[in-house]
Amino acid sequence: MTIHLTAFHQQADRMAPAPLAFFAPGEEIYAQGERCGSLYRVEFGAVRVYRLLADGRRQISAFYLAGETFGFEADDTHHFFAEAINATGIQVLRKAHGANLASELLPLALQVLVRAQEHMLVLGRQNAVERIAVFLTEMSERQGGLRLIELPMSRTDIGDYLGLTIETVSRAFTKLKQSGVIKLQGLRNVEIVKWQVLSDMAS
Amino acid sequence: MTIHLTAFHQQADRMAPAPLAFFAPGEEIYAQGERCGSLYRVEFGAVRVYRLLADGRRQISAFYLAGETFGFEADDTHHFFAEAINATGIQVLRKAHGANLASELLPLALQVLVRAQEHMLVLGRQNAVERIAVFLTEMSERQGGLRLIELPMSRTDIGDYLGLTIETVSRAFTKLKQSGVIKLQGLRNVEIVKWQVLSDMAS
DNA sequence: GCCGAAATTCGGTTTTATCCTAAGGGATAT
DNA sequence: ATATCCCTTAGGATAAAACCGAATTTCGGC
Repeated sequence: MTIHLTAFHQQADRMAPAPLAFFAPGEEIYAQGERCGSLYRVEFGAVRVYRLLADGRRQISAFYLAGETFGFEADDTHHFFAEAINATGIQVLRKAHGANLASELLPLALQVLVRAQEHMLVLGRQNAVERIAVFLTEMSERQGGLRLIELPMSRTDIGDYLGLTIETVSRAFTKLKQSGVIKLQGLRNVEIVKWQVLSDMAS
Repeated sequence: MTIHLTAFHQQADRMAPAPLAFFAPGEEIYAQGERCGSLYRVEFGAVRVYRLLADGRRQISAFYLAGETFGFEADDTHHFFAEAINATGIQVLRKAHGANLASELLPLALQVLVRAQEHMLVLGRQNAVERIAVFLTEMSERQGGLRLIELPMSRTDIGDYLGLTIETVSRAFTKLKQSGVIKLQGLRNVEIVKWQVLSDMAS
């Protein structure tokens, strides 16, 4: 199968074209220790990239939504696991060795880098409610700044992203709900009622 | 002052050469919000890159030692602060727009990225002693895997890097000392006595 | 070698999030 | 429609780190 890429999402369009790959909920995209030679662009669905400690503690380093690219590594080995959160379509971009390839990859990598560095402040220095506030703000911005946001991931995933337990995540949601900052319509749909308050909480 | 770059540290040697800049202890290299157009390579000394919350809470995203390059940003604005920890010499690499420039920068940026992502696991999921163990292991590896390592930064800096208070850092050091895993010769010199134990603690 | 300021360590208390258990809701399959 | 399972919420006890105050050590300057 050959797909002709024409400034698709204006991202990484010089990479070797590849078929769209489908992943079921929870399905592994790659594992830590595997050799890597590709990047991955989410077409639809959502992905979690994470690392594990020997005893099972998990830290999700990032979620990736439609249009976003992941899979950057410093050497030829994956240092993380990647899984589809729900039914997900992914464009696999095999690495070629073109001259100006890096110049297209660098901006994408730098965006991931800055986001990672900013997330360190959250993990290292913010309390539970602040972390949830940051998370909801982030998700909203990445979904176009809407007041109504959809969370593709479970509370456990959110906890493992924010360095919290599921109970603490749940309690923080409850607090935000009770103070009228957000409303929940089902578990996965959040309405941000008081944007400014939420934004201030995130500092 | 002109310095001729000849594959110096085999890093970023195609960038526009620039004079070596000296910074006093605590001196600011750049600030959040400033425009950026350069990268920085540490020649000697050490640098902390950090972010602040409104109330002063600080998270150091990384330390940079001799030979390492920092200052990567996703756009034309600095999102972090950078300061010299002690007397530091820095090569300022003005950004040029050469064709194969990005291909030399990308590996450096990716190394910073992977390190940042790995640090998230520490901040999100590891306890105080584990964090110190990780930190000492890291510092040792970055100084060539020696048993005797030098810490250029204060306990406060270490705390702000590991998401701990200075008291907790101090107590963790005390525990490692009492269990015979490390020895301290002064505040800034650590001897790793039981490498394997320390390494296991870091998980 | 001594002195003084600053940094670090120490002790005790408080706070916060975790841990553990159990009850409640939602989605899916029957 | 209903039963079942899994995820989520809730409640209370526990533990870990933060907070506060004070003693001690370290290190640069004299």
